[in-house]
This record gives sequence, structure tokens and C-alpha cells, in this order.
Amino acid sequence: MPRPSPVRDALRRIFAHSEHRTWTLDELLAEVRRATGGGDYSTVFRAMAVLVDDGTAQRLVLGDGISRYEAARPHHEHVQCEACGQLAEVPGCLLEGAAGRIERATGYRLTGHHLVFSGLCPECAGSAPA
Amino acid sequence: MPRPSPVRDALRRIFAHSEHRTWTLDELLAEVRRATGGGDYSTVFRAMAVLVDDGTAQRLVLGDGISRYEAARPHHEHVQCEACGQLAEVPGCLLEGAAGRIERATGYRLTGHHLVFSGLCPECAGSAPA
DNA sequence: TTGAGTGCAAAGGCTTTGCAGTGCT
DNA sequence: AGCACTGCAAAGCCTTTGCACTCAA
Repeated sequence: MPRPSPVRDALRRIFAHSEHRTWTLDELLAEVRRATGGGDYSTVFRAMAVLVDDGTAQRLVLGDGISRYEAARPHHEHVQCEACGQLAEVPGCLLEGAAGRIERATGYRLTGHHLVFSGLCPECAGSAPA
Repeated sequence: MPRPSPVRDALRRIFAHSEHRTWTLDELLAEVRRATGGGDYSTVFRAMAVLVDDGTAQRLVLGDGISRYEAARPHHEHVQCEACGQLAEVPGCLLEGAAGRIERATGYRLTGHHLVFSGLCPECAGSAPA
């Protein structure tokens, strides 16, 4: 029988209460420590592997070399500000009809995609209007 | 005045002759060495920064932690095999109409996107039919 | 007693940078 | 001489793994 897992539990709580936010491992660690007083980077890392595996959270790869996690939710895409790195959410899927066409064109059997828009968030667009 | 740059020249030739192929730094280094007898990882790395900057090549971030480069060409997307990592190309842009909608929904000013489909290439789909 | 959950520390893997040597210009 | 291009080596960064400790079952 498993022992109680304060770190994993804290993480589950975090994701249960943050529907529209993504977290880096550092941020998660900070939050876990704030909540439980304990926690370690590697523990959070391993716990996140479990949460991703059991469908509680999902991992995002945005291309800046940092892994992010968010609560598993209906499919959506992301926009990231080129200037400050801030993330916003794009509801819905823009690629619904594309799968069949791509499978025909490439011969691949598609299982998913990851899409990140880049641009300038309202604040950064305001301070550096090109 | 700049000196001759055998490494950079070799890279330019590589990209001039490989329209539909992506290269990792390791692959580029191997190819440069084959072609010139010289070359170093850091030199290739720095040369690629130049080529990306002057529009000869572009960098791809697929999410597996390895940077890839391809000749700069008209916009297109990519599919990567989950099993073997092989890449194929998806011609055209699937997101032409989406920009305006996203800008309205998020307030971001969009400048681009990167999209990678994942799936199984024909070979891998054949050997592991689910 | 057993092993799941943790922490600490170190290993990994790729990218990026520092620095000095070398050869055009 | 001056500077761009190279190579070697090391630093960085984040992710991942090894190992030993502890604590509930």
C-alpha cells in the first residue's frame, strides 16, 4: 500500500485550482513549498510524471527549453509573448479538419499536435509598437 | 573585411541542396567535415546563427530537446513520428484564417506560430498496428 | 519488514560562451 | 597590424537518475 504523498497531493490541489494557468517546475516547487513546507525539485519532477501519466496534468513544450505543465482540460492552443514570455490561451482546436488531409498527404497516422503561436502580448505590444 | 569561411560556405551549400530535409547540429557537423575535412560543433553552431539571421535557414524546435535547421522556404508544417523521430513535411499553412480570430480573442499581436504534428510514420505504423 | 515517497547530489544531454591561435586582407 | 573564422574546452541550464533515508502499512 502506498504511503501518503504530501508533494503529490499538493500538486493535485494546485492543478485542481488552476484551470487557466501553466506552471514550470520551479514555480510548482515554490508553490509546493509554500503549501507544505517541504518538497524538492526531483520529487516534484517525479510526481509530475505520475500526474501526467494518470491524466491529471499535461506537459507543454513551448520551444524555449522549459517544460510547463497545466491541468488536463479540453483541447486548446497557446500564444506566447515573444518579449516577456507570458502565455495566453487559445480556446478550441483550429485543426479539426486537417488530420485526414495530412494523413493522406504524408502517410503518417496522426495522434496529436502541438501548436504555439508567438506574438506580443498587449502590454509588450504597447511598449514596443512596431 | 571578412575572411573566407569554409564552414559557413559548406553550410550554405548544404542548405542550397537540401530543400526538404532538416538537420541537427550533429548532422551538419558530420556533413561539413565530410565536405571540408574541418569543422567544429561550436563553429557550426555559430555559423548557423548567422545563416538563420540572414534568412538562409530557419531553426525548428520540435519539442524533443534537439534543435533542427532547414533551408528557409515557403511556410509549411511538420509531422514527427513518435516512435522513430522521423520527420515529414506538411505543405501549406493550415492556420491562415486563424490569426485575426486569435488576436481578437487574446489581445496578442501575432507574429508567427510553430506547429508540429505527431503520429506514426508509415513504417512504424506498420510494425506496431494499434 | 517492506517499499513508496523524499531529498540530496550528481550525472546527462544539448546549447552557448570564453579564449587564444591562425591566416586573410 | 587588424580582425574574422576556428577549435578546444568549459560553463550553463534544465532534465533525469542514483542512492540512501524515513515512515506508514
